[in-house]
Amino acid sequence: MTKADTISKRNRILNIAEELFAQRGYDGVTLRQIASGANVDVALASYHFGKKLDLFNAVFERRAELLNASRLSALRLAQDNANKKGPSVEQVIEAFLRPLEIAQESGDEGWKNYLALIAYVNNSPHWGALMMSKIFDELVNEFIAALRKALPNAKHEDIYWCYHNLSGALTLTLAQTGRIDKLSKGACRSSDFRAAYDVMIPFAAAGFRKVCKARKD
Amino acid sequence: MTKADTISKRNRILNIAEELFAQRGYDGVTLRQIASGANVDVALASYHFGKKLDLFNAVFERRAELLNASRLSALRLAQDNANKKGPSVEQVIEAFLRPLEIAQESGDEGWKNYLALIAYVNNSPHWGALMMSKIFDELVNEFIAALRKALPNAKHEDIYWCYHNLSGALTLTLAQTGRIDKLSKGACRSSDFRAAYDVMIPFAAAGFRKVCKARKD
DNA sequence: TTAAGCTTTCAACAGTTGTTGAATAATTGG
DNA sequence: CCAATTATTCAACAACTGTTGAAAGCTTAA
Repeated sequence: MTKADTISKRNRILNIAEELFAQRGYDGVTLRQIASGANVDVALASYHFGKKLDLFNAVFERRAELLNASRLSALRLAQDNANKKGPSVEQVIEAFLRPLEIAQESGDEGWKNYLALIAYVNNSPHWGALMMSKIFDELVNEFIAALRKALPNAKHEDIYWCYHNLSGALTLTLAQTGRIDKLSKGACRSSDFRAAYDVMIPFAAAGFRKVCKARKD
Repeated sequence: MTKADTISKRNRILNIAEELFAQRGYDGVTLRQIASGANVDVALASYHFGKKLDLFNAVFERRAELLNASRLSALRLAQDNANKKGPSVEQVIEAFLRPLEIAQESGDEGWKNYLALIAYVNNSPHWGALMMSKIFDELVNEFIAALRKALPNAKHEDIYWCYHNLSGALTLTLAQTGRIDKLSKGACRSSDFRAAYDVMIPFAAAGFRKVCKARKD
């Protein structure tokens, strides 16, 4: 009996759907490919999840609660350890990013696929923004509030534009396209989230400080 | 005779394919939707471009040369106006981004779609990196060389990680997902490239400086 | 054991997909 | 003008799509 046999067919469908959707996007995957990858009949996906889009939503929401809780508790920890001025920009960004790294280092390949799926959704026009909002807005607003507290002189919209830049850098990292590997001729590896965040945290923090202090008009 | 009639059917196919591929991705668009949008028979796309993937490549390559030339000349201009130390980080990033803004302000809606298509390709795992390399590597290496000259103390891989962050911020901007609009409750608009770059340039420049000076190990 | 309720497979559906070969129309060069 | 090339449409193909109803298998509890 292989390991796959011990996992319920329902979860096998979720796992392979997660992987395929992350690699090829919603329209690039057929239910038959998912069923075949899960070693299961085509109809079983419909039985468990309904329409194809419902399956996609189930995949996207499966790990959301755990991930959000992990990032929120990292933020709370930083806030508890800070003085009344609240955590610094670096500390807030650290709490925003590091949990994603731990998720990868758990050794669960599924997490890696899930993060790539987030990148796919976040970069998708129109419907992507809706789906992202539903799952992540509450958490993101917490972080933005913490950033605003750390940067009291910031113009209202500058906080959002800076967050947008951070979100973009993060999204491209999560997508794991391998482009930076090739460009740097192997000096950087897309799969090395820790190395990415080691640079992204000071990079983004310096950006926030520069933009949100220099421009007070 | 409407305006559409004055444009060759071949170009109408390219235009509508550009728009649809940018909005829904490669697999999210059918040749019949393209043909219908161009008011043309399905077979005509195959006649002019061959397979569906060939059409996609034709779309992706159509504006590449012009765009690359525009960005390269912006870099050359900055280099000509600089002293022998070369242009500053801000000036290099400015040359990297501003041509994309001009492309939008030309009023040609097609450019906007094309930039969103670049975002789609750049964020796509595996095949995206190959396609990006083929079209943009030569130009990107020019910019990275200029950045390295502006940051002589930088560790080799830090330049690439910083560029990765900039590329991610840019990619999410080009994707025009509308997410930042919603998150900021209208304070920021995805369609306003100038506002995005006004923040992105000092943001990224500060990030480059911080990362590529502080860490010399 | 039996009956009930899940789970899984089987078989088939109507519609859509990319692609092609032949037929027709439009354009061009002599 | 005609002939030849190019552009465009028409019709059809085999393969594949998501979805469903019915049948069969399995688990569980009385």
